[in-house]
Amino acid sequence: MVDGSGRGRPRSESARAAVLHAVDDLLVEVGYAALTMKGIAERAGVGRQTVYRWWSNKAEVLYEASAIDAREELSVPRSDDPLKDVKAYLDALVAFLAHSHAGAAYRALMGEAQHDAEVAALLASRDILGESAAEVVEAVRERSDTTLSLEQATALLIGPPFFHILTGRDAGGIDTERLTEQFVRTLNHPGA
Amino acid sequence: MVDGSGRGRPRSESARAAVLHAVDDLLVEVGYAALTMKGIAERAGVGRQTVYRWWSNKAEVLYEASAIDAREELSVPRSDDPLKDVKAYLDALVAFLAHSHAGAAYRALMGEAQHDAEVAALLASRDILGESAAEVVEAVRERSDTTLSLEQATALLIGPPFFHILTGRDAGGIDTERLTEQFVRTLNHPGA
Amino acid sequence: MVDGSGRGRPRSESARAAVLHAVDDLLVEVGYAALTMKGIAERAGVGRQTVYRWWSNKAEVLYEASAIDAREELSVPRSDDPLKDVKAYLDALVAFLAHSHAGAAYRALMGEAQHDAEVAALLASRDILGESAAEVVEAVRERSDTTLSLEQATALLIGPPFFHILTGRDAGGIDTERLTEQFVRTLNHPGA
Amino acid sequence: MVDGSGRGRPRSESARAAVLHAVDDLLVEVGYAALTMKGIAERAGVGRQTVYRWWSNKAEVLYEASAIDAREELSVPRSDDPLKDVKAYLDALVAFLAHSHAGAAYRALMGEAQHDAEVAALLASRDILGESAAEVVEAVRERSDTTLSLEQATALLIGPPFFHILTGRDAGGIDTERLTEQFVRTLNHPGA
DNA sequence: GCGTAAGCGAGACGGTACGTCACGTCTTCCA
DNA sequence: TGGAAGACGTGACGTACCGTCTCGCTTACGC
Repeated sequence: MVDGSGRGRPRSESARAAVLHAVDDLLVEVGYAALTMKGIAERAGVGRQTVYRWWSNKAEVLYEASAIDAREELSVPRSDDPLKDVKAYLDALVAFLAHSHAGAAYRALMGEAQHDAEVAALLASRDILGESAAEVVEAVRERSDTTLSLEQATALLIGPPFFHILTGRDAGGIDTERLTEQFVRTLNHPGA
Repeated sequence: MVDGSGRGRPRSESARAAVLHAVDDLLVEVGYAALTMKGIAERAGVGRQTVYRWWSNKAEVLYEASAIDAREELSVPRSDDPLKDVKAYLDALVAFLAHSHAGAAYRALMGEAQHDAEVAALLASRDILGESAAEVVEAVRERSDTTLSLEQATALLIGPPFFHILTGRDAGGIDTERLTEQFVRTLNHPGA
Repeated sequence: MVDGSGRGRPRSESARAAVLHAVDDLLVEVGYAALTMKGIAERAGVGRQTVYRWWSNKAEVLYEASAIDAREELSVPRSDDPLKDVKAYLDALVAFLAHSHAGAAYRALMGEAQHDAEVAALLASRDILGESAAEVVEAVRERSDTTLSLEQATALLIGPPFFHILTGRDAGGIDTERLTEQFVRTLNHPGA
Repeated sequence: MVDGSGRGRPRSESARAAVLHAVDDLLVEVGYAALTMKGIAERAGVGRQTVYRWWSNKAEVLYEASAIDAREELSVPRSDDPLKDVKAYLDALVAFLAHSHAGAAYRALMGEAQHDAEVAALLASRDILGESAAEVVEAVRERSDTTLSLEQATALLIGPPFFHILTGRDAGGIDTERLTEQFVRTLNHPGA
């Protein structure tokens, strides 16, 4: 029993699913800016109060709706070639940020976080990009004798394509092969 | 004569200034999310229509209000030592993004651009970060034999701190000295 | 159940009453021209949307607010002397049109109806003046052998004071005694 | 010289005519409610200030634009048969109030006067209906020995059709022949 | 014939009401 | 007793018109 008492009508799992489904659809159909709690509730065939009961704003709904997708899209199978894994991760990252629905949601939330402390806290609670990169970055770090922290190395890897895409440049201009080489070389350089 | 005809009452420069001043103040006081066209007009002591006449949304007002500041804060004097210049630029960039008012405005607009095509177009019309970095990046590029484009090199330089700050990490964790070395070394590496 | 389903929060009767009360007060205080939906809502301590939800413009609110008063002020007790009743009705009519609040509202609506089809339709849906006169006119008509329709007879009775007051003449100049005699005589004249 | 000094550019007669013409057209095209000073000025190809310089509101423009037409439409040639003249006048009155453009303007102004003291004063300055009826009413009055004042007799004549039309009833239902007879008979009745 | 003064069209100004929308809360009935 | 329905008060949205105020320009008088 999730609930402390077990008394009263239990939370409707179908209502929860309907809301998450609705927000997914609406994000694609009308975009983030036109997403409204009212619209989500109506699309889900759910009372407005029900949405507010479980999520306090559209960012939370959107986060829950896309976080799982995001982690999935950004997880790449490990091989025994770290360089190949880094390349694969960068490809997944570019695809996620530039082309996926979950990525659009992430970018929207990241943007909102720039001027909304609650959203910032929400995103900070789960460093989706950092976590997803951790494994591959760690693999490269281990084999090098770099003194860079995991966080610094991660920024080095993700930063360039992240900047490229978030500033509206064409994702086609990103050469993940080259970025991989540069990343690995930087970490392996003596004294780095 | 700026106007084509010179007919009619000329635009009030004082009203324009009052609006830009008001938006600057309000951004600091209430934050981006709570900025409203109504609030800007009232704070500026200006009619609402007057604001709408010259700017179509709060993003445009904010952009005009902060673009000049931004260019100023990000322009660093050139010396004869490119490495020193890169470091100075990175310091200015971190200060701008993490601590300046104009930078907060820029981050807000950049965020908004993730889910608002008009704001995206507005920002794309003036690549503030790219432009500001162009000189120092070009100086390093010229002395190397890299085949990286200006855009790619720029992403390499700006990306890591940009990612660091926009994902809410502490700006204190950025080692601009080290980033400078890594950037220059990457460009100078044979075959890069 | 008035509503089809009975679902959802029921209409707030107190909000309705507050609006009707507010419009009554405001009409007296600021006059018809300065009546605004915004003002009504604020005075009633009610959301603007709530006013629009139940009435589509100020004419409708005003109509509902004054129609009941109007019918009351214009209803005169019947006696067994039709002539006396006609005189009493004319006195009530003059008092209503020239001096009562409800009458001021009626004149305002009647005026608005001259250039607003919706208001015209609203007034046409309930011929307040015609209805109020019907009983006394009918009583006189029955006792005569006139071929005048009820409508024609009504215009004959109401027309002169109506014209007098609406064209801004002093209501004191209306001799209801004489108008009564003339009305009754006209209906009773052979061949009329 | 109308002007005190005669100095400065004289009033443009063409601008005046253009405004009066424009307000006539617009009344027909968009109706009274949608008439605006802005619209009038634009339609006349005239500066907004020019309209305000000579008329203080739309009622004044409309009044000047339609008063002459009104007097013309309501003036009927005198014959040596007063009864025939009264009938002709009533026909002209019904045509004016129910079907003419100038009449529509008059009804609009009369309506506005019910809740706008300035418009009321404007209309009171020229009792268009009363003046137009004076001649025929006086002719009948002279031949009778009635003690009714001109004003009372006028209300008796104009009232019924006025009420009929202003309360939105079909003008076709007005029997001017019969109204004429009733009017004349009432004035001629001994003791009236 | 030149200066002064007022009217001209244009159009921006500070205001304010419009009618709509979404917010987040509330009050009802139904399952 | 949770959930749907939907009304509630609040307040921003973007538009329209208000009446006023510059503008540069066009007359027309009077010195």
